[in-house]
Amino acid sequence: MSGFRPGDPFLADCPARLAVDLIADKWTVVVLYGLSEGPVRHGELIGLIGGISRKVLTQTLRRLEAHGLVRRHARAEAPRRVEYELTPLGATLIDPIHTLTEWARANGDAVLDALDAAPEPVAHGD
Amino acid sequence: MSGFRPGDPFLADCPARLAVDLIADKWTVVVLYGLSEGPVRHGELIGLIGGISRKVLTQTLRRLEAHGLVRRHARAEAPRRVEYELTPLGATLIDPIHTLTEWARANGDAVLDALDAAPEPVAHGD
DNA sequence: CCGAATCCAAATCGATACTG
DNA sequence: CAGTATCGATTTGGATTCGG
Repeated sequence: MSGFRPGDPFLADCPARLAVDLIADKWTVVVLYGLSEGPVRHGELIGLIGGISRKVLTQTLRRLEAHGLVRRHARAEAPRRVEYELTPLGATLIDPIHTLTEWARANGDAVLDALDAAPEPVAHGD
Repeated sequence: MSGFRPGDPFLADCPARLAVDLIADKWTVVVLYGLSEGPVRHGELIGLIGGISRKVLTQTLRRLEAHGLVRRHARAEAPRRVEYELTPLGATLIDPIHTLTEWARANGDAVLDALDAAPEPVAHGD
């Protein structure tokens, strides 16, 4: 997408859309981040992330699994153990995510300041 | 977030969450991309993006405006003209987004292949 | 410990029609 | 041309409960 022209909707065939559809929800990026340093168990992710329910975590992991970004590994032990880890493909997504979080760390305050400066439901009904 | 320890939920204070909350919806990234090459009018964005309704585009732009990423410029002319452009802060988000879309371009096929290889509603109910 | 099922609340999106 | 209002369909997330 190194350049588009007006009149060309860069809709379905644009790679951006694929990436967005993959990560544009409340938890996907955080889950991937949680897996970025090695295999983690389901329950550990729950505690690590904080605020996510088991159901939603499972849903998120299932989707990532179906997309080939995460691998599930169930160990047959006494207390059931299920670990999740990034696939090689999934690991390649860590860099872009890292770039994004770096941006947030550098510019987060500026965004919050802007939010603070314009709390009114900005109406341009002029 | 150069390293977290289990037991530390990296929840609210993690910069990743701010970035995700900003862009984790269906249109924000695409809209920012549409503005990445200069000021664009409301109607142009509609045609450029394709598939977005005026209402949702307006909502998206309002939120970006409130967050200080987009500036609105209403010209007083015969046919009404309203242009939107990235603020300097908003422009800094283009790089991370570009990194993400580059990933999609490079790995999109692999993701689609994985999706294709596992179309069953992968149930691990053992 | 892990995850599926059910039920429910809330946010999101889209189509349409109306205003200046 | 730009924006708002309203309504309804769909999606999403959360709480709880049940089962292996």
